[in-house]
Amino acid sequence: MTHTTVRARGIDRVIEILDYLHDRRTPVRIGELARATRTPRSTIYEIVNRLVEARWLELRDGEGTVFFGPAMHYYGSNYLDSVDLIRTARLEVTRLAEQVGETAQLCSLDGNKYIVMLNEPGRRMFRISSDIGVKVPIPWTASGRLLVDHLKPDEVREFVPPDDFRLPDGRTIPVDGFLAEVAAAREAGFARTSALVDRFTTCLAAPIRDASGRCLATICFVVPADTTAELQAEMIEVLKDSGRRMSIAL
Amino acid sequence: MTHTTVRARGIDRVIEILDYLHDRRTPVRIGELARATRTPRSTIYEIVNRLVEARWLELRDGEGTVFFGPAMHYYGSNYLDSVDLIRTARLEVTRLAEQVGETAQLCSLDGNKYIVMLNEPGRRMFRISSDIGVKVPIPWTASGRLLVDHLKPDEVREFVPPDDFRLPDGRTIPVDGFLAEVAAAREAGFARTSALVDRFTTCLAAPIRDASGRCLATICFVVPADTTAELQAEMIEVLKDSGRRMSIAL
DNA sequence: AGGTTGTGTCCAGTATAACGGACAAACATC
DNA sequence: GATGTTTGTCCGTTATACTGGACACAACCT
Repeated sequence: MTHTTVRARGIDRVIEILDYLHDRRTPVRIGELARATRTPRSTIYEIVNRLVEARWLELRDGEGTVFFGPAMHYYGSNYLDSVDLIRTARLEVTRLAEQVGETAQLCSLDGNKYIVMLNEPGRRMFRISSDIGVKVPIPWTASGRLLVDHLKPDEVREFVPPDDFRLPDGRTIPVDGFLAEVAAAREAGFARTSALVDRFTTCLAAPIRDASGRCLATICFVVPADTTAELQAEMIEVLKDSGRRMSIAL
Repeated sequence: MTHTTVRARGIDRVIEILDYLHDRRTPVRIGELARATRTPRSTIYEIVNRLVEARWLELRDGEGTVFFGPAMHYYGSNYLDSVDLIRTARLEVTRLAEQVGETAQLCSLDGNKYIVMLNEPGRRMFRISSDIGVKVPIPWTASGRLLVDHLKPDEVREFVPPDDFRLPDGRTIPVDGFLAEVAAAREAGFARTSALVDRFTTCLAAPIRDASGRCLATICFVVPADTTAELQAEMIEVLKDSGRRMSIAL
């Protein structure tokens, strides 16, 4: 008789576990981890204990739940320090948030999703900021319009999952409209979106391009939707300038 | 016949691999990884490919070497966001580096070693800063004197490995002298060390304590050794104040 | 040219990691 | 206080992840 359950590799379990924690973004009970990843309880305890020992995970809330441990922070810092673009972008993003007083970010693609790599909150009382490493549909973002501007229209249609054109509130972005915005953003050297994922925010983004002109990442500001046109125009110039300098620096 | 080689678990291999990359702090060739972790080449390729797929690792330098990938950064950010003390310390460290213009850090223990958790460079032309997550002997640091001040002298002797009292340049810190400095730091509410790991820098540190008075972490400044006594005194007050506020905030 | 060293892939065998199921103890819920 | 749920640990079994060795190819050196 063949078993319906597959005997999974430890590595795959670990990857699944950390991925699930990243999704939940909050400490999780071990039992729940087992259920969510469909791991036998005996196995989960074995693995989690090993990961806690290595400080990849940490027991929380009086030992009831687990979440990421300090080792992840150390490894993550090593990653940030090892990528030239990110190292310089870190200084830029800090400088922009500082000078302009609004939330500044470095954004990029992870597969066919948009992702925030760096986020530096501005000086506002009620800060607007995003979670790092959370995948978001490309059409929901200003940066997304720049990040696919090396693709031909048909390639974009193929690249972006159809469901991703549906916004959180149920509205759907027409694909043709999106393609037009991509072309316009490429032409203008920046992108702007307003009230897309929520009703209150506007995103302004400028590209960072490699030698071949491909958009590797974007720098952007996240500002309240009621920001005056003049201020937005100034910010766009600041972003374009910063993006251009980082593009030259390769 | 019993084999001398042990068949290792995938998980343990992965932990070893990332730990090695963290030690080297630079992209590493796969062959070297295999040698350093004593992993069979067929196994290393299998594992590394899986980790690259999960974006835990990334191929670098035209595919010749591997290093940490973006997933580590995402997980690390989740960790930072999940720890109250670190979240508030991040704002403090940024504020201090900003206001005073010198490199500010949050430091803590990892087992019986000192470790830098957060590092925010100051405004100097030649920046003094440390690598995050690198283990350093406790006696080499100002913060170390505060981080063990809940231990009795005998406990400190037992806790700190004897070799750790030897400095990089060969000098040895007398254990009795160290114990006296620990007591003095506890009394004074701050610690200062000068020209310990190198000849040019002075470290100033203040404790962050939990409700029971135990030092959980320290905030500190790293400054040139020739900084005037007056300036140092001012900085110490700033640090003590900041540490006190974070202690109250639990 | 030949020799040495490193890289990446493939395959068959077996040591063992992952599994299922059972257990007591700790918590909830009614 | 009776009943259900969750937690953490233990153990014998077996599917397979890890292994060693072989292979072709590239990049070096003498």
